[in-house]
Amino acid sequence: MPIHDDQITCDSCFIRSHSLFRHLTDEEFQHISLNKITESYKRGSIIYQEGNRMKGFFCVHSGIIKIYKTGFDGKEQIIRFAKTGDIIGYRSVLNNEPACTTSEVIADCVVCHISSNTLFNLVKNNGNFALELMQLTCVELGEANSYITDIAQKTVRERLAEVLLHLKDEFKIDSAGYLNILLTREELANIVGTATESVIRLLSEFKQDQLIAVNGRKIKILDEQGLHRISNL
Amino acid sequence: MPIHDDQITCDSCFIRSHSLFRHLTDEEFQHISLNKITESYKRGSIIYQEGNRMKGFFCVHSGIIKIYKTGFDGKEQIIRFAKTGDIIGYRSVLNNEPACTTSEVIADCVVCHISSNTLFNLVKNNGNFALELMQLTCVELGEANSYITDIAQKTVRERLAEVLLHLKDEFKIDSAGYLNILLTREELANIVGTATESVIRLLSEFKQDQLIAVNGRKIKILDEQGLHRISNL
DNA sequence: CGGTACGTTGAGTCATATCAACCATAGTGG
DNA sequence: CCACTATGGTTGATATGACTCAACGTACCG
Repeated sequence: MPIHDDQITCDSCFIRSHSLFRHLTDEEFQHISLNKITESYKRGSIIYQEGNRMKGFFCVHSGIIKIYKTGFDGKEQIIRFAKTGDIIGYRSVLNNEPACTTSEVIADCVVCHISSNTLFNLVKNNGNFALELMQLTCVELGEANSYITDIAQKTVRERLAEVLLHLKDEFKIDSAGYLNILLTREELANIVGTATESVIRLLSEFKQDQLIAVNGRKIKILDEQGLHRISNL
Repeated sequence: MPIHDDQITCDSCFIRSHSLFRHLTDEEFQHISLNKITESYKRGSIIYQEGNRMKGFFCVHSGIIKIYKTGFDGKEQIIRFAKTGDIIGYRSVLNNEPACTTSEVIADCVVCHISSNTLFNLVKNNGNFALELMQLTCVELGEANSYITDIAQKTVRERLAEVLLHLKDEFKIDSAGYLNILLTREELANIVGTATESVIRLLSEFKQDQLIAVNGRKIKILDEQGLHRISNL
């Protein structure tokens, strides 16, 4: 399924200087550089699936990935997205558990696979790396907790407004003002935790109220303040 | 507010041999032993509050603590509980952020306060401790993700059944078969993410269907299978 | 004894899910 | 090139789960 693509070298990868990886020693860096496997995936590909045994984690070089859990009746709940510089799958590796989420590509991507052993060694031997990774996890945990509160207490309308603002924060907008992420109505529903039809109706309302503009899957936020007010952030 | 109570020594504390702390070297252990501060709190006390700057984290020696976030309209959403052996507040310490949850005692407790510096040093210098703490965080994150999916997709009825089963798992039952945790109807509602009245009505239904028995705040699970079926786990 | 917090029940309302039909688009294979 | 099918989007009608509001009971506490 993945297309191997070894042109990407760690030396030139700008992610090196960002995030976790900036704490690596030269040796550690060389080790990753030599042992990582670069893969390309097309939209729709599954990188790993609920229940899979993970042999390592992935660092996203480019593209967008949705990470979701499958609920009781098969409905997917999108937990988060991963984009350039993010890492995915590390949770299951660290806990020696089968993956409890599925990662599916929504914008063609290139990822690097780094083995479990490498991860364990880094955590154990590089305190700064461990701290940084822990902080990352803690941020995710904080966000998850906030989202629990939101889903439990806010209306679908409020949550949709909030999600749109989040998407803008996370993916920014292009020159025409559209969000740099394309989602089906169903995917939007699976973030918000509602039915597709509800998303459609609410988007129409937002459009009528001049809060957003919609062009197919492209969404432009016209009135950020207004959405803020609706979302009760 | 807290009552200082220095009779509790780390040497005799059985938590030492469990969880994270089993990885400490003698030195590290001595350092904690000498610098920790033991405090007692009564039911209703707040250990720390949303927005507080944390000077360290807490290890729960005994008692039960509810950890919640306050939603837009002031309604609390209970995120998790902490009991003997659990640690709380470490997330905010590691991220150098103000606390984003409140910790309130629901069964009188004794906790030990351990300073931020101690925590940072342990993470940086003791790889096994770091790994163990990270695993703990990852478990919490996995649970949070599951709960997001549940709240987003399940009915209140399903969630209440699930919560009752979780409480049994986490706190076990006493000799008479009652859950070892007492919660008000409102608190139950704040876990499930619903209104107090809804919890009351559903508990009555469960009682009528012989799934549970209720005696004031004491709840006994009569038909675990039945609740399982309802919860769609 | 009044006060406060908690529990319970009933009635009415509303947001949202569900069901159903229909349209648009694009890709597929004969 | 044309059915053919699949996928996604939209709209309307209807059903209902759950919230809200309101009243009242109960118990404990100083």
